[in-house]
Amino acid sequence: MKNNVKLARLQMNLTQQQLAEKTGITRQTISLIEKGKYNPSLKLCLDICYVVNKSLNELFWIDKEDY
Amino acid sequence: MKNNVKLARLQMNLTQQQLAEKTGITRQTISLIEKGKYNPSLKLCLDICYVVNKSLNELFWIDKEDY
DNA sequence: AAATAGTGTAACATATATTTTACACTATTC
DNA sequence: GAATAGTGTAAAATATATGTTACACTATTT
Repeated sequence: MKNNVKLARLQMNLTQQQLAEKTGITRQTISLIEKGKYNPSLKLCLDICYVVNKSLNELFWIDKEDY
Repeated sequence: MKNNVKLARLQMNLTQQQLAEKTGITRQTISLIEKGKYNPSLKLCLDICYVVNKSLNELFWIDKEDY
């Protein structure tokens, strides 16, 4: 479950801890999402999108071929 | 959890049952997603996107204000 | 009026996401 | 070299998504 969360977070100059607080998600969960080890819920995806000012496509889209 | 799955499905002339078969998701789950009663996983969202040829943004984006 | 297609939904079981708590590891700083 | 910040991750508990089975309802068709 590859994504661009880490890149977007760094662009916002946020630590995992800070992103966790702003999203209401656990730091551990964010770490796992960034490492691609999770299949997050749409709600979590949107929560992250809002904080880092990116769209679902920008953060979570995966081309069919790479899926 | 509002979305545009039903619209996209009808545009493809698919019944819930047919979409279920093509995505490998249960018809019941698709029904609940369409009714906005679920918080689907990213994987399910992508599975649906691929079948109806729409992006995550097109099917599942929700503006922060409407969230 | 029975039969069928399409959909909504409820109950229960199961899988899995998410949290909680905790520890390890690598820099960096004092 | 202790202290701290940032991150990865493991185990257990909990919440919730998803599947399974089943039934109800409407509309359409025969």
